[in-house]
Amino acid sequence: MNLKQLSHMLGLSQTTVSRALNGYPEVAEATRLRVQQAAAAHNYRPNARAKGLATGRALAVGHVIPVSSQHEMVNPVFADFIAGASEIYRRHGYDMVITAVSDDAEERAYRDMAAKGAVDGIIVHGPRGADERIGLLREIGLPFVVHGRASRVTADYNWVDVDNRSAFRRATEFLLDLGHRRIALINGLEKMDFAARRRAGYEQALHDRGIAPDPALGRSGEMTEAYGHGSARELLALPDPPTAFLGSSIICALGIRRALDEVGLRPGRDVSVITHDDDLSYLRNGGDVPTFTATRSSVRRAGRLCAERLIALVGDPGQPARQTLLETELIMGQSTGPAPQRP
Amino acid sequence: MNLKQLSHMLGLSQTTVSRALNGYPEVAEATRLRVQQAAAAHNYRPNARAKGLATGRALAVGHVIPVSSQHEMVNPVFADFIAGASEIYRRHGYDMVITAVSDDAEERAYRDMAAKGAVDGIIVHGPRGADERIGLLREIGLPFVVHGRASRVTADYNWVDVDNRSAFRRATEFLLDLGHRRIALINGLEKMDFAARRRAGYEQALHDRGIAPDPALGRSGEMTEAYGHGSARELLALPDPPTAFLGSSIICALGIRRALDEVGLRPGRDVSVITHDDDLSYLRNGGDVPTFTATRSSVRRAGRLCAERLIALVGDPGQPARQTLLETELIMGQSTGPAPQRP
DNA sequence: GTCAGTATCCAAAGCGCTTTGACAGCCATA
DNA sequence: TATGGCTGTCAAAGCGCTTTGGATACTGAC
Repeated sequence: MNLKQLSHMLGLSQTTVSRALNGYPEVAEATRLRVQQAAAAHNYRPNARAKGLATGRALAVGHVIPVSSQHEMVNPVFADFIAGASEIYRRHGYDMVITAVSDDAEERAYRDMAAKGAVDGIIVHGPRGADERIGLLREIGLPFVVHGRASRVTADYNWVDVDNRSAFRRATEFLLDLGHRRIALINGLEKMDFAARRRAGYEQALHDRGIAPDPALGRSGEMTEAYGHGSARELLALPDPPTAFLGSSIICALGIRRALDEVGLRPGRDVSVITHDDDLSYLRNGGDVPTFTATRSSVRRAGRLCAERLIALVGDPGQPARQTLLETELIMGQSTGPAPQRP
Repeated sequence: MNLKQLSHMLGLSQTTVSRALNGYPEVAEATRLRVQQAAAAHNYRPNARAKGLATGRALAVGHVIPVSSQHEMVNPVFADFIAGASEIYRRHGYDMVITAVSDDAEERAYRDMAAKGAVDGIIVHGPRGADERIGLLREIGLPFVVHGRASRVTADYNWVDVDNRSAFRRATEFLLDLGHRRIALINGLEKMDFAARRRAGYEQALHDRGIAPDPALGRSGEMTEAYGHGSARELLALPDPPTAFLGSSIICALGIRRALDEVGLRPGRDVSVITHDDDLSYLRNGGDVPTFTATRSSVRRAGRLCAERLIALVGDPGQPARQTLLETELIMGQSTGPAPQRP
């Protein structure tokens, strides 16, 4: 069923039917009703491509999700982020087109998307500190919102980010208050902006207490369970091992926990663990007393916010850039406790 | 840069330029070369909407991912599945459009996708035993491939599935061979086909040894870490607790492990655990000796296979349905051992 | 009875592409 | 020399929609 058939069947012109359905005023209420009923009865839905061609809008937004070329890894937070974003898109009648692309072929993916005209805007995932994509997208002229931000890019652009720095500063301070002095940081890849900021927060808290960060206590890598496990094992084998761990994701933290179990240390009593928690639906750090003490911020909510911002931007590309900084909650769980007394 | 401008600039007709770029034979090689160079130089890429309108093809495939209405949960295997599928789509020039939709609004989502003409085919995720979507999509007439299958639907359709039944039968037999008699099954939601098949495999293995499955040892739910943890805790509190656990995902298994730790049981010595392992990039059950004994099958590979099948189907919708059954590997890890002697 | 104003509706152009059908040249064949 | 078959090219139609610029009929005021 297309416009032509529908309008023919109604004995009206395509113009009138189109206007009736799109809510234009110059059509009689009685006619509009008749048209709407017929459209519903025949499950008429305008062809997206034709509509797009005519309006110059794709009614779709693009997500380019980077797949790390080394480990073929997809960041697991995407599932939740996308679920949040999708909610908003649906509400506004937008489609979401996703390309997973090896991180060495990203530029091409963006240029293609823009040139093909398949999308009206783009969400940028996983920004690096000095991310070239921001310059690229401004050059292309496609509206975009960054999930996270690129601290070393000075341009003014739209982003939605968690306050990673302050989250990790607070978490570190909390551990310091508990008496910990050797605090390990099992961080994400520090070329990623969020990870760099977390490190900065961690180091600042230490400095503020006059403690020099020990490079031997820092790790940076892709946040898998195995990475958390391996890093923790190495750190625990140090001559002067840490008494507390700061982890960058729940998945990491699960690995850390496994390492602790293996060597017979109990989290919260022998060793403390704090992790960042994206509030993933399948890895809820829940219960009355959560397993992990954590800095929490829902990535699904971030997905919703990014989507809302992007849709507003597509509707009015001229508006000034807006930045949204999400605060994290410090959730008290069972994995932290006073630093054990040294013998 | 569009076709008109490009052809004008080259002093050729749009017809010729279009044919040159699309590899039609009726154009001189010299001309083709000239056109290709100009197109590359100006980063020309045909407008997807216009191309779609003209050809009647969207050059896109749809994924409708169900978000459980109860827990707002997105199955974490999607990230990897989609990464696999995306690889294939890119290679064939297809886009991937994703809608996350609450599982009570699915039908509408499919109808919309079809009527809008936004996609040439669809991947169906998470089939239930008697899934109405298969009938719906056949009625709509859109090519589709099911990831998994619906055992209680008799129609002939394309699917790619893991042999869940045989995987769980083997796993159960393996535990029986180790002397375990009380084996718990911490399964996915059993209205889902994959989970029903796993239970069937489990029960068959027990029956074959003359053991009646104890209903008290079965759990069915959404596969979160908390679910694995909670179920294991309950089961361990039974008067006659299980000596082995069969889990339906690595995430579940992590929860089971946590429960074991809490009550001071060591996996592989005091209690055995086998889990299904989708080989998720961020939860690799790796190492020389994997943590978990597991039935493994890469969901990323399944993504690739589904995508390939769908693209073939879109190219020739008439072809007979094909079914692909993926065998799992039984991976020996550290989480299994002989059943402990009862006192 | 006229006429401006308003309320409804419509024909046709245009979005950027593919594809049909036609048309020049040109060469080889009869 | 006339004919037929290729080659390489093009103009124009059409995909399904929106939107511009009328057209028509009906008001009410004069």
